[in-house]
Amino acid sequence: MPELPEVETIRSQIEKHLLGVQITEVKFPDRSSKVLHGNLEQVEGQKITGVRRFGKLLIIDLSDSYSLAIHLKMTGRLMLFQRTEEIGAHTHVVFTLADGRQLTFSDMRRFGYVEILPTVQVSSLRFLQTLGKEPLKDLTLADFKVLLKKTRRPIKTLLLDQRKIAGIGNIYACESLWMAKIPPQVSAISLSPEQAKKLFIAIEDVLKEGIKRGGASDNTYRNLMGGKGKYQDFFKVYMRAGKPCRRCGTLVKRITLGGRGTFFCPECQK
DNA sequence: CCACGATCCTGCTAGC
DNA sequence: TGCTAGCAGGATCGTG
Repeated sequence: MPELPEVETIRSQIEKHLLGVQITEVKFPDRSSKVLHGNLEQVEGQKITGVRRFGKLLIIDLSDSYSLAIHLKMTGRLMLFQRTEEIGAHTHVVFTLADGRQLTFSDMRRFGYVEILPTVQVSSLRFLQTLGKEPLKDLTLADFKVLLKKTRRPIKTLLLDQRKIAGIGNIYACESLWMAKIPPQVSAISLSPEQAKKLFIAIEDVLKEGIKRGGASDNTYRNLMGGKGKYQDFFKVYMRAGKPCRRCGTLVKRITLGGRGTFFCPECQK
């Protein structure tokens, strides 16, 4: 599932490979798809002038004061092909570029979306209106401590709440809690100042490492060039239920927390 | 404010 | 072997 490091990987690849490129044609095989929002035909003739990321949301800015807002959710993929590709079963949008390359958006589960809107309206998107501050950007340790103090919810549930903190998903929540040796189910308010600091640093370290490895491709994630990330090779607990903890050897447990699969070491994290 | 459940969707898997 | 029911999950929305 694409989280901050995965979306950032795609963002930087778009910046490297697609700035200044003109979109000559757009096709959407399934016009009625709920994946599409706005009149996407408007992209035709426009150039890609910039690419931004807010949490897990990608914004591609275009030359005619329009922008594309793209959320990959669970199984969304944004991929660039060197030449015309056969349209896959789950491809919802195909952008043909002036140099013959193709940029495609596909999403098996159709949870993701592609929306076109005037650039000035980007900041009014509901997702951005309610999005919390972002680690590695504007979220400070002091901010983080304030968030923890305000709720009795399980710490892991708080980490996943995009309205509180931007960009963390299931993988990086589980991994950072393991790194900081904090049980996922303890209430946020119960963390000591030392634990808060450890967790804040762990979140930053885990996200940085994820970006460095090009994200995690435990199952469906692919980067802009169709390649896999490498961070799954470094998972300490995520998707490792029944396997030994890499720190103490105790078997990793899987529980459900807030309806989400949650992995942790019952020995290290208590 | 928060918890919980439903919603969207389809590939995969466990179970028969 | 082959079928099917149930599960997973990011974000939103409704209900309590």
